[in-house]
Amino acid sequence: MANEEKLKRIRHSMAHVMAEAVLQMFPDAQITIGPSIDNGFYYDFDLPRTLVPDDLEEITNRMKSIITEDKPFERRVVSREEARKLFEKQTYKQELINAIPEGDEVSLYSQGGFTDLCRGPHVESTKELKADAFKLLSIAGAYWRGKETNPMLTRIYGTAWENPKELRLYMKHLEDIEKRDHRKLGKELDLFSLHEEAGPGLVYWHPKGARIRLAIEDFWRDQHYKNGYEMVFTPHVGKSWLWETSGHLDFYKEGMYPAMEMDKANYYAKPMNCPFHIMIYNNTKHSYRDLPCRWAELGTVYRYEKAGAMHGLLRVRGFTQDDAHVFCTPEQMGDEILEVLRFSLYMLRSFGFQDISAYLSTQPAKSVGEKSKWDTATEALRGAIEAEGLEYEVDEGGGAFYGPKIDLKIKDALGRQWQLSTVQFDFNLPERFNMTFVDRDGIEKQPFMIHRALLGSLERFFGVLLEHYAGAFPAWLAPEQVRVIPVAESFGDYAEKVVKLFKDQGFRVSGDFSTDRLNAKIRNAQKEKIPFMLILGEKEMEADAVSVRYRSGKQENGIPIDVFADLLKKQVENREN
RNA sequence: GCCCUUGUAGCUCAGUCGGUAGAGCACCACCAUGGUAAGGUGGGGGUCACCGGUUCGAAUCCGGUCGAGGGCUCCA
Repeated sequence: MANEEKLKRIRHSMAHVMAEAVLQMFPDAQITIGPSIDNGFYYDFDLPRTLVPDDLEEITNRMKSIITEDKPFERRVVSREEARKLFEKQTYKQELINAIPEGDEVSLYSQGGFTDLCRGPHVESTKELKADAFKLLSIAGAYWRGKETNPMLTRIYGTAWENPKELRLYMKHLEDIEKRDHRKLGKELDLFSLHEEAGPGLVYWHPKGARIRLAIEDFWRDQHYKNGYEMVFTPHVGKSWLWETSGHLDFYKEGMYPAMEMDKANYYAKPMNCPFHIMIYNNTKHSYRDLPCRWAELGTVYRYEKAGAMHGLLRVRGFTQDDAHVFCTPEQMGDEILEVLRFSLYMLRSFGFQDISAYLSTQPAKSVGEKSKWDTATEALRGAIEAEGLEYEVDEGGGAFYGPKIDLKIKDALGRQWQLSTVQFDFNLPERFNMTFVDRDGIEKQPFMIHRALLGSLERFFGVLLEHYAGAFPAWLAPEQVRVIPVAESFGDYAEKVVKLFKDQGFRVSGDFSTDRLNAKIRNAQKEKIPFMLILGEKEMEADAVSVRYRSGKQENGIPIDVFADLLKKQVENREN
């Protein structure tokens, strides 16, 4: 923890040094804020001209010379008036000074010729900063205070560490992230593509990507039936009546694809599945005896994402949610939540994610639904998290206007967090669609509605998985599980026989009967990250055996065919990672 | 939507001072081919994202549009 604090000081101080360097270059620059962030720092400036990447080099050099000057960081408390006077020409600083709550101290930090309005803390002196343990990374635009209507500032991002070794490790980590980029791997492994000319943000799943997706879907459906869900299918478009009733046209229109007109009516591509599931629910009158209804659908939805927001598979305009809605009585609600949470955890763990944490978001200021409902629902969510022994944080007031929620976040192989599952109450739609069930006492009551996605969306989940496994999917997911490689043409028949044998047992297998040399065949299979290569020649043919080369490069020779088939079968069935 | 960067063959990229395009891989053909990460030879393939301007001449310079990448913002 002490170390964390020290790094924070280093980074924050580094931001000040950078501001000094930038002011040396642009004496008229307006300075704004420059905090420490994960792994580094940034500073936002209003500059007379935009920066180009070459400028980073000059800023870096100036920073290095400031650091080597060994200037102390000095803290000074001043009155508001003094501060205003000192930052006379700094309009953003004026705004910041005015925003400091009455009664709080106004403090300044100076190093050498540079003084900044700052809460601190900082390192003692620039000599604690290492000239060879920081690096400026990028230039980006950022709105003043993050508001779109405010002026665009120039932000410089940097990373800073205690020593050059840590910097090197971090730069290596950035390289790893780049290597695992799902967009890159998707291209290399021929899994999916996006086509600007056919519509940005819309995903094309290639045969190999589709195989992986289907393996995920098959498992998903299987588990849902085992856990008491039913599958439904609903349309992709709905008339404006549906979206008016749901409220989407009032509150979510900017997020929807525009209307298609037909027969004097407006149809909209669905941004969510919920109204459709409600249509099914409302098709008949429900007794409390029918509840809970647990209805799941891999429902493809379309949402308008701003052009700059799209990112590979992680942020798209058309995607398939692994959606489900649970409609239940108030008495059932607690158990249902617990079951949904357990199910989510089971699913995530099945994909090799062990490090899972929860976020509970509670009632915001503006919301619909009775307070008592919010309270019982929120407590049910909290109870479920605690029953499962999950680490969790509470985001007070962070829930949607229509209900509290739990989000689950996982850590991937590189330690990055991704939000996947979400379990959300909805007090809005049951009201708007006038949903009811007849209770024991013969009175019509409103059911609880729980909305949940376990994987989030298949596209996004697939992107996360791809980066998590770096493209080397475990056997149960791999698009091709086994590649059969005869060492020469004369063993083609035996190889064909082995391929057929595995294919008949339901494995995803192919044979390499090309005229490539053995070396090339192995290289190709290796690059495709196929978990098992079966190498066949005379020795194997005579013994009715295979030699198995694993993805790791290890090899075991002369394994009887059925022994290997059993091993493969077990790995797939157990979904071994 | 905004700021910065960027767009050359299916992929990865080179192309200097403006003189109408190149490599490797992939693909196709032929030859070779018995053991663990690329066998050899040859061939096809590009309106240099698009539109306009400057120029005798533009992949190259200028303006615009679209897309992509890095951020910001948004994500009831």
